[in-house]
Amino acid sequence: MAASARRGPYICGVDAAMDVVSGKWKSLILWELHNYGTRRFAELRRGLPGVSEKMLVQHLREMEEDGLVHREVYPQVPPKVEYSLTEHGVSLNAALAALGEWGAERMRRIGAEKVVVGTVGAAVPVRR
Amino acid sequence: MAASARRGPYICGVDAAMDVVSGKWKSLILWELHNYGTRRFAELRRGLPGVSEKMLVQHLREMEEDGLVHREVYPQVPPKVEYSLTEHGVSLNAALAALGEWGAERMRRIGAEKVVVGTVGAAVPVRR
DNA sequence: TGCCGTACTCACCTGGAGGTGAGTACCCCA
DNA sequence: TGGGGTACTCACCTCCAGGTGAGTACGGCA
Repeated sequence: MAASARRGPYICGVDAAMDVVSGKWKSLILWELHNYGTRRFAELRRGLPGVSEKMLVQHLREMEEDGLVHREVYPQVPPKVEYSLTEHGVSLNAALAALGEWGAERMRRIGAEKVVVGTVGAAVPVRR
Repeated sequence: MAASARRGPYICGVDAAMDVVSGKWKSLILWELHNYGTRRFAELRRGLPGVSEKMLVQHLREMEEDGLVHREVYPQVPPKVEYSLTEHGVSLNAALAALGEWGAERMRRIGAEKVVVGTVGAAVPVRR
């Protein structure tokens, strides 16, 4: 798994940061947690249309290992687990903001369509 | 190839930017071109220890398509091709700077070793 | 009585990112 | 005379990120 191959020797800071963010859904998880503060597993799954449960678990575990997210388990039935950003997760998000700006401008340049999900916009019509 | 699957619908700006930077060597190519201004193909290959020629060509082509790098061919023998950053490449690099800072601090936190290459330091003593 | 929801784990499979090694056309230098 | 350097292309291969679908223990609800 990525967790074992990671923490390898990095070439520069960008390299080290990319290692932590690389993963199809990680930046989206970061956004989601940033926007809502705290989210339960099923809420994240619904907020990220297309993600498989396996990948969501895997990415969340890796991000927890990396100290980006905090995992709070409530010992009750049915199970309840809440995820939130740690201090490092918040600062990473801040560092990603500049990249997000650049990406948004690129989308404007190339005229890429933006898929509407329940992340920022609240309305969630699309589900596949 | 990535070039065909790209420009897909993006979920947010970070997503769009990551699409352009994702690729094992792209951020390093960006750094290399940023630090040296202009580099020939073989110089890049030597500056990025471990990169395969195929991947270097492929990534450079994709980055050219994305408007990040400029490719200047001198019609002479032996062939000479010079790569440099475009305006968009420069601004992307600036956006990556914050991420680089974060990554550098993460490396300090986890005590990751940093492989020394002639990339960041301006002074370029080491080359393998 | 049986289906839904919660938060997972496990086994299996596929596609594509990335690596390897050879080939090319030409010139320079020892 | 031939070996190395230039900037590639092409065919082939490996490996793993990520997807699919099933299973689990338990409670609530119709």
